Amino acid sequence: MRLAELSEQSGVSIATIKYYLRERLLPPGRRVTATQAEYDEAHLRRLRLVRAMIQVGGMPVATAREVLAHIDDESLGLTMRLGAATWALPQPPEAPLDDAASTDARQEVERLLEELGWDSVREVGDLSPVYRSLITSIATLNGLGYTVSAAELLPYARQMEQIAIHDMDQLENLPEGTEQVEAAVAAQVLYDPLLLSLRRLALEAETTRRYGMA
Amino acid sequence: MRLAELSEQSGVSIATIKYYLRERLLPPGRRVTATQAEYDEAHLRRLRLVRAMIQVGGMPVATAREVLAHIDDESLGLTMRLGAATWALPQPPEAPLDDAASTDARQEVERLLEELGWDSVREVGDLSPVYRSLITSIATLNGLGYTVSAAELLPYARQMEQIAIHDMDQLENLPEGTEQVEAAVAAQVLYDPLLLSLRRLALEAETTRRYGMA
DNA sequence: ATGATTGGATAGTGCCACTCTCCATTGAAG
DNA sequence: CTTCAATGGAGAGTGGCACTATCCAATCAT
Repeated sequence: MRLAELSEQSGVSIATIKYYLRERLLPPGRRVTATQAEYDEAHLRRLRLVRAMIQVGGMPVATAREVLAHIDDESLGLTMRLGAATWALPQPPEAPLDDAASTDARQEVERLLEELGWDSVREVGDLSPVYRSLITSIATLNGLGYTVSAAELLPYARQMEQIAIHDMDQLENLPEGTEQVEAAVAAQVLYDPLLLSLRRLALEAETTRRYGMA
Repeated sequence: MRLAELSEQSGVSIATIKYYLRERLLPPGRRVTATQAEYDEAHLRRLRLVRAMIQVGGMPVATAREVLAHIDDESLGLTMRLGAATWALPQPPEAPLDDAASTDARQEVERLLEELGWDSVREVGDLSPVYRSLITSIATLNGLGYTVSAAELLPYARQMEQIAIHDMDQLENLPEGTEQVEAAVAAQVLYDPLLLSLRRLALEAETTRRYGMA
């Protein structure tokens, strides 16, 4: 497959594909001559994932690159690659974590995790980025005058737990290989906006159920 | 309260506040003299909401302005104001909705809503933006080669339904007034990132629960 | 042989959330 | 009363980012 065909099949412009190659979001094609390269199905699949991460997931290019690097890290087992890829996901800027607001927020999260029995997450030496970004979000909200307590988060966390269990069940049904990791990352990233849309839709349905139509 | 004090209290720079005033995200202060204006608690509260929508919710300024316009629309009842504000929320670009991919996506969503019994959402003449953006997301994913079926979405939707019920219960405990609408919008917008963080964290916990630590 | 196409490099574009600079007015200190 | 820093307002400028347009030499198809 040549660049032009890759572009057609994916619906991504040639210029953009070149940009992704430059940014190492897409591995270079197999060089055939000095001026031509050959691409295959894996490139197409990867390109779709990249588009999805950036366009649907709203992820910055740098983050997408990190996630992909973990997916491709042959030195890790599949489970770890998935974990590492998820590990690299969060987009919020890493905050200091040592000011007063963050300390409060962290205590609140600790309380929440204890309540939930998610002890494994706390026992890791380095705080996972997800953990950190949760703390940052809460600290930010607190700073803006919106207090967020463990008690308020608990019901949300319980629902997310159900979803995580469902996700893992789904994941175990996939064939092994890089494809599995890609699919898992895709599911994590791409379902986020769907989840939020569903939340809004559910709220709409519930509102009219309680108060009737406009 | 002068501009400088508003800036200090909120932690938002004077230049940025001026920008928000210009963009009509913040109502002008009460003019005291030709060159000075007075701001109050409502301004501070509004400013915090704006910051939260933009910074935490990642919302574009134009969208934030629309949402605020609905919050302030005195001609609507509280429930409607909340609905209208939520109505204006989605950020994904409105897609055509009439191509083949969208038709498929729409059918899938119809199927899902029927299954869930969220009939009210479908019965509205104009499709709600949330509904539209859900269809668009699914169509995009389909176009990228990730098929999303009603069956796959169902478990997620059920969890979101629980969250929506919880949200409505919380909402009914708030005192009435513009504050209530603001708080409701804040909850909708600001809890989104928290929800996603919690999802990731839950997945991490579930992964180590099943496969042990790294 | 020759014109079109390819991959690669570089510079430019458009958007957007700010941020800087300037200005006339005005409140406060001496 | 005088002087000087501060205020609110308006327009232009900045920086980041995801592309995109332009070139160019090599090479493929005819």
